[in-house]
Amino acid sequence: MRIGELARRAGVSTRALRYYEQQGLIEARRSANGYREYDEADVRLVAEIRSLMAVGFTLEDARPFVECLRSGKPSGNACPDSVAVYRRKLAEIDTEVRALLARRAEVAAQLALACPGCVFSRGGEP
Amino acid sequence: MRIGELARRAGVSTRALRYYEQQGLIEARRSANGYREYDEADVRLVAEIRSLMAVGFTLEDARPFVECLRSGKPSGNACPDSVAVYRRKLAEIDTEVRALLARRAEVAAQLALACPGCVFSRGGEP
DNA sequence: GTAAGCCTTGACGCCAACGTCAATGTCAAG
DNA sequence: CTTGACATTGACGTTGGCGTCAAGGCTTAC
Repeated sequence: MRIGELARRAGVSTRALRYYEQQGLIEARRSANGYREYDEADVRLVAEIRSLMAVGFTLEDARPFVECLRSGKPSGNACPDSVAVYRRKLAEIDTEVRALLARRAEVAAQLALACPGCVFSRGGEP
Repeated sequence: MRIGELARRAGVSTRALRYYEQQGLIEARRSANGYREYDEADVRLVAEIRSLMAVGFTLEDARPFVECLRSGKPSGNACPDSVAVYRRKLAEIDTEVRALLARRAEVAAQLALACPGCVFSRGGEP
């Protein structure tokens, strides 16, 4: 299939696909006229990328999963590098959550100072 | 005082101060040679901006606080617009935390699939 | 032949908050 | 006079993941 069909089937833009190729995540053989040609495996590759991005992974984070799939494994999860990324991401998320909760507490404290009663009420001024 | 001293006292770069001015957050009178001249009130303004940014506020978020201070209030918190920003920010943070926790759960689930036992162990492979 | 719909590469735009040069001006000390 | 530390404006670079033209080539249908 050509890039337009892959884009439709994977739910991404053609621009995104060319970008993934430029980043070395996917590659395409070329037909005689220079058009990119993809197969079913590429649909799965792109699906993997998108599902990882949906949970906050960057393209770099997705790279080991893609390489895992391309190495013939049935799942992008089935390689040590992928597992390592999962673990690192979990740690990153935990760090972010902690930072966010700390900020939340500070903001709530400031709001309580600025507007006593605001924090537990729904309305505007006390 | 001139921009270098304000920068040192507020713990920011001169570039940041010029940027804040460009964004309309702070202003400076000019001495005869064109240099920016600041006073003590500006130190407090910049401190307010930095403390807000430290908890994840954007410069736009900080604007009402700065205007509040410039209107003569002793605290940037003491204006309705500031309180509104606090409340909006709290809601934003809550949304972010929920999203992060949802992602965390998905990543943990994938990790559990890819590497049973990994989630509760500290080591690498099971 | 020509319109429609696909494809190609290249390159600028976007967002935030500055960092970092560049080229130049100002001012006090030696 | 010169050095050095300050200041000025202007403008490009950074980060990620594309969006959005631009200018053109290929293919099929009419």
